[in-house]
Amino acid sequence: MNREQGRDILKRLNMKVTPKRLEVMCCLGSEPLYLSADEVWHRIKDRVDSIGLPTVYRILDELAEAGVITRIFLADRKQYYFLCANQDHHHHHFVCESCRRVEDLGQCALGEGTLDAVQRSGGRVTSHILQINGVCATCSTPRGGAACRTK
Amino acid sequence: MNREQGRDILKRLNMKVTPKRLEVMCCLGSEPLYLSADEVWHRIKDRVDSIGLPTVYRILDELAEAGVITRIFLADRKQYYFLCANQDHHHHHFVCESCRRVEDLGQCALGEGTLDAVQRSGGRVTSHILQINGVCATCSTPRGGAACRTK
DNA sequence: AATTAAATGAAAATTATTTTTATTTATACG
DNA sequence: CGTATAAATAAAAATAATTTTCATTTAATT
Ligand SMILES: [Mn+2]
Ligand SMILES: [Mn+2]
Ligand SMILES: [Zn+2]
Ligand SMILES: [Zn+2]
Repeated sequence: MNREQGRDILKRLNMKVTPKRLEVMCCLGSEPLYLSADEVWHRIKDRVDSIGLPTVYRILDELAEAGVITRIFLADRKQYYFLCANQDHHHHHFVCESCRRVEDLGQCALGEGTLDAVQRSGGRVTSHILQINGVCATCSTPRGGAACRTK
Repeated sequence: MNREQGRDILKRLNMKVTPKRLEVMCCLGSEPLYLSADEVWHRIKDRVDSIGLPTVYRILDELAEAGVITRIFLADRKQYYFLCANQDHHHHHFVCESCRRVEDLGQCALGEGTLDAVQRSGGRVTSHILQINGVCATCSTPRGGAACRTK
């Protein structure tokens, strides 16, 4: 994710193109890892000309609300965010509990008739959450050697 | 969910059968609604012989960890819990954004080859989250009249 | 360049959640 | 049944994530 792409996304959402927003997006989009608001803040607060933590919170929330970034759900009662490079089609993610890596699941992994079933019963579906947790190939391999941090 | 059922569940999990745990389980299991720790606390603190909020947090966490109760994910950065009457087979839920009602989705609504795909690529799957959000039939119906609170 | 709604900073406040430590209790066992 | 003991709980205090407020700045428009 570069500034151009970030700029395009913000334009599309009718949000002002600000250096802070671009910085947050580039930070999250630079690696396939999920981060907390605090972590994003630490990584960018010295660049730009400093940025406040509340601003990071606001930006992350806006972008998540707009669907540009994905909320990652863990049991630790903290919110994590991930900016997927693939903004084209709707899909979900595999999250490595060991190294924080997030990987695409090809298509939306929802079973065929699931949403239809709800709607047929009279309900209206507005969104859905789907997240596969586990340990990624690299972290699973005993002699991985690769760039998989042990957290 | 009555005390007998709660007792059986705790026994199965090798957890001590305490009045507080039974109270929390009966509270959550009395309605198909999700609640926060604080809400559970308010509903039961006068019964039993009072109960501390940290105890409610601990119990909810234990039961969620054990898979007896389900964490409900909302964007409001708070943890919600739901105790499903159907403890038999693995499945997921539809959550009404309007009245907090939680409904069963028949089977696990994950697409067929989803977990296989991850494993075939070398990763290991440990768990998955699947939640459908929307507005339930009752809340969707203009002249519902029924017992669907407007939140 | 002027205008203005939106974005941001800084400090303070809030609130959900956790930790600590002393006390109580469920359960196993003689 | 008493007793022993590990586990559970209370109460108070602490923590840490997140939000609010309000004054100031800035991106976009004219
Ligand atoms: Mn993706
Ligand atoms: Mn259920
Ligand atoms: Zn990994
Ligand atoms: Zn409803």
